[in-house]
Amino acid sequence: MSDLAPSQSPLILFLRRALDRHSSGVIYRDLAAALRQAITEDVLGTGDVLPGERDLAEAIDVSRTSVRKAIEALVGDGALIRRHGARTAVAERVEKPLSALTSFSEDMRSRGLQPGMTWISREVGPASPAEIMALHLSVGARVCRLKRLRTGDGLPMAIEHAVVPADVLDDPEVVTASLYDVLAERHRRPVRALQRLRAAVAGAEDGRLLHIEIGAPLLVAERRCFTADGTPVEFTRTYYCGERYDFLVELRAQDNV
Amino acid sequence: MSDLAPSQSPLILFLRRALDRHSSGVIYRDLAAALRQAITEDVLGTGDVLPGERDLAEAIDVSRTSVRKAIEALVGDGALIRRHGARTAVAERVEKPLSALTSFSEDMRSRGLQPGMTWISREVGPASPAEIMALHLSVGARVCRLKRLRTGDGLPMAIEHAVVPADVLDDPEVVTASLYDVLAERHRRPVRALQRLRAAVAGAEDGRLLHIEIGAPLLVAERRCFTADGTPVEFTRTYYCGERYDFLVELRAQDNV
DNA sequence: AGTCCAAACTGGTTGCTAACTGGTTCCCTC
DNA sequence: GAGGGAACCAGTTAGCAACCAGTTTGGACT
Repeated sequence: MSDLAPSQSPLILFLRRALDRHSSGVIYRDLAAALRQAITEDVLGTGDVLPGERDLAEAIDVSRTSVRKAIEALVGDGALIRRHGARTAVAERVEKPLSALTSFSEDMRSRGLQPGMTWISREVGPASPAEIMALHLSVGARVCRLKRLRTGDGLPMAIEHAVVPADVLDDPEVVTASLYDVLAERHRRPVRALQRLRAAVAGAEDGRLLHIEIGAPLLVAERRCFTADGTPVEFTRTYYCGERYDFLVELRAQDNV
Repeated sequence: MSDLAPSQSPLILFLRRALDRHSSGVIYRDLAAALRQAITEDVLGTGDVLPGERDLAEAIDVSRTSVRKAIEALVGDGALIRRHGARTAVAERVEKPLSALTSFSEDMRSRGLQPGMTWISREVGPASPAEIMALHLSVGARVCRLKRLRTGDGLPMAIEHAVVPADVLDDPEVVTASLYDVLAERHRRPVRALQRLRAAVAGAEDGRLLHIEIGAPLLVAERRCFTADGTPVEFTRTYYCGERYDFLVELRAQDNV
């Protein structure tokens, strides 16, 4: 245990600073926002315990009422967990990483196929207009391009063409297996992706690489991945062999109506 | 707390400047426009709280009546949210997640296209083995089949082949516009769907109906829809024209899976 | 060393007060 | 009809105090 006086604890200091910086005039809203920020910025880690409501109220100089309303908001969206009699704690986030949804290797494994990979090309160069658009780059920015042939149980399944801004990844040789691991190392782990699916027909090069005939159907996925702050970090076009691959999506109705 | 005098707050300064610049002579109309601009230019972020009507009125030197009329206009188109007793806040954008279950008509409208439809065939008959599997039917059960050509702005977009168990829908003539409306009337509204996407090439009939060449790429969606209790109510195969249609999916790192 | 119990926590709830906010009405001027 | 002003109603925020009901903890007892 640290022997800091309660008012000196990192959390208290963080909250006080956050409340001073932007106050909307509605205390419990601001406090809820500050707590949320403390969690996302790891001032409060998952499983950590909050000070008691009374102590917290006194430390940041608001009423217990306000502290409770703020905490209630966070409990409402599952960020905090309250237990009568025990202290309130930050919820354990069993967050399934985005890579589980977008990684080719994990996708293959979940289908019971052994993932494999062959490099087609790796290069750094100036961004094309389409890449500038997709990655929100400025004109003249450079990008890193990774082109791979993806296989499942040894059979060619897809051609993957990944583009990453050069300020995130300047050396394509760094990527040996997983692009996501490299991005995570550099603290650019994507948490959200927008994917556009369309159909196309195989051209000469596609046919040669995927061992299919020219004119065979292809499923094209264009995916843009974003970090938590909304910055695009990856733009990937994947050409799946339409005869060997399909794509599963679950849809849910909205609450209203 | 920030120590800005109320009249010095960024919002107030922004509004005063906007009102000075172009005043049409109709105060509440100008103020509404200024507020709208403040929101679009992020002077007011989503979730932010407005000053009270009285304070705002005093700060920009108009009457509370005018402030209220301006706010009412923004509340009307959903930009602001008012709660009796609590302050007025900028609406959180409830942007519809792309994983929402939508009908073809809604989908087209959200793309800014006018949905249209032509019947190809309507019939009731014994379920095929594939239909029995997909809809969890018993052997010998009957199904209702609806085959439609779907258009967007008059252009053929997709061939839709919907299959519904006959105990849900026994007369295909009942469906005039929306199949979902009919299902909702019968309390069989689907709330969840599993959709499989793959690529294919257009055959002779597809090409004729969609006005595309044979061999052109098609995006094939096989969708199974379920009601709240998990009963399958619809099995639909849709052949989208690959050149005119694409499919957007949003992926997110998910909590507590 | 282990058990047990009570004190000292914790969150949950209620009642009250005061100040503030949007909702409404009525009156007035231009 | 737009604009201003005032008064009043009803709901929310915020703070305070007291008390209830669980959990934790440590010390007394065996």
